[in-house]
Amino acid sequence: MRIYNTLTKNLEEFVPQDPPRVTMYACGPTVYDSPHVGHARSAVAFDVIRRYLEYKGYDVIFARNYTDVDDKMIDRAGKRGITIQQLAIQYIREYEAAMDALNVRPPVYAPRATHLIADMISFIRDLEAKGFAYARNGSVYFSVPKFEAYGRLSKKPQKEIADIGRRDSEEFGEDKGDPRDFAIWKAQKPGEPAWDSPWGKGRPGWHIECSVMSTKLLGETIDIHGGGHDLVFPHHENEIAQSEARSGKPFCRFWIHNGFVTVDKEKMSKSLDNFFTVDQVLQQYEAPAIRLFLVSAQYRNPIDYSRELLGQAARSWQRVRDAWTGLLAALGTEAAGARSAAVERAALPPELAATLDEFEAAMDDDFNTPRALAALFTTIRTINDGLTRGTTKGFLTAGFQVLMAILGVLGLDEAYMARFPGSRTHAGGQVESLVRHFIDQRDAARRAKDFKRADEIRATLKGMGIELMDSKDGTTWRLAD
RNA sequence: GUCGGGGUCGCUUAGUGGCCGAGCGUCAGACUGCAGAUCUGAACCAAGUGGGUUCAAUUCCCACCCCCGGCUCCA
Repeated sequence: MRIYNTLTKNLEEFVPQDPPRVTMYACGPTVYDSPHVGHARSAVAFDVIRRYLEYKGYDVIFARNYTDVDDKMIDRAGKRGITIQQLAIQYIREYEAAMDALNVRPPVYAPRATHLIADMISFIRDLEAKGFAYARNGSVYFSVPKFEAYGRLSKKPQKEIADIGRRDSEEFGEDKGDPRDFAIWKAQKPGEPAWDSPWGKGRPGWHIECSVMSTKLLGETIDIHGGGHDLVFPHHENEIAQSEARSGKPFCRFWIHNGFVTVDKEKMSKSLDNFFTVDQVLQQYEAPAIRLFLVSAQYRNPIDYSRELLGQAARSWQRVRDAWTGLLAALGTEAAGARSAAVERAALPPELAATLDEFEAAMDDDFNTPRALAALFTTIRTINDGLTRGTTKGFLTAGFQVLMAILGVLGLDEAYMARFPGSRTHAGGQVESLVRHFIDQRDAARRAKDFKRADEIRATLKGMGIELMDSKDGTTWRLAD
């Protein structure tokens, strides 16, 4: 399996430092507003990566943080007259609801910055003790000149970093020993929330939280650290500096950054006011369609949000769902057996083994989900072809297992797909028998060539959200979207 | 400016030194009373521009053009 590592700008063979354990950290949101599609993209990207690593047999310890103290939090809470804690709770709930809707599995650890202030303070003291940090007027700064490797991740020339630092100097400039230095602890300003510390009342800088949480929860050297591409500099650069200065060990082995969601080719962001919240999108499209949309581009590439593309994804989702429900109907009671049995690769029919191989090859290639989707659709066509021709149960069982293996990695597991109306081919005894009654009536009409009446029945049921589909083997129905 | 990512059928997206795969859309056939789903086939005859290497380039090299993004708010 090869992964593109931002640190080396190369595809590298992925080998965890302590197999089968994989430690993985992703930078989560600052919880001052509702999650938008950009957040969803990042979350889904790392969810798929995590699922695939687990599919490959790794034991993934995954952490994703919430930034619940920073300038925007303080600003927003102040405007609304609530505390940052109240603000955080509201938006953490929204974020978690959005993640659940998209079937993004909860991380093993979901730390909040403000819950680890004590750890941050001791982390900063370690940096001070080692001479990498210095205090001025109640704030503490990281001394970039002391850390040789600074700029390695973002490949930024030191001069440029210094220029950037100088521009920022109106806030800390007088105190900073070098323009490149950055705050790891900020002295309290009037009205701001603050914690006691050896340097007086204050709050942590943004970058320190991820270093501390990652180190504390996952260890001094982790396997994978991820986040949006916009975090490379300065956030991740600073994380590396702090962490490695303190531990003397590599902070992270593989850096993975996801591309942005764009709207009309421009980055979706709050400042451009061109964003759509996850809730807004969920009102228009079923969540699995959104998931498929989000994996329709490779995670590093930009993906353009448009009605057209969401519409295409919605059609893809229908195709996936119909293949699944069709398979379940054909397998009947044998579906349970197919579900519980492990995939026996050697026993798979060659064409299905080939699609599974192709799926894995695609995912092994830096999580190439578009290529993986091609394998998924090939699998679906193979299954449908079998269904059309009336193949053996053994073939269908194998098809079911391969399909579920692929869908599981993409985050469309059965329990999730079953949440959506179109997936239901039955709805409890009474409804089932009621619909069956109308189908029988219609069949009688059809046999009598009374197609007018047959179509009326179908239209009436459709109006009630029940869709009939005729086939050689009789009429089936489902709840319409 | 600098660092990075791109320009492949109508749209989206893969792979590849020789015939470019998939999804959506379109058209036609099969199955249907019709519709839907499904299968089969097809069309559109797909590679930013200009050079170079090569028997052969979309794929390698060079130049140029254009697009997008980062550059301490940001997934």
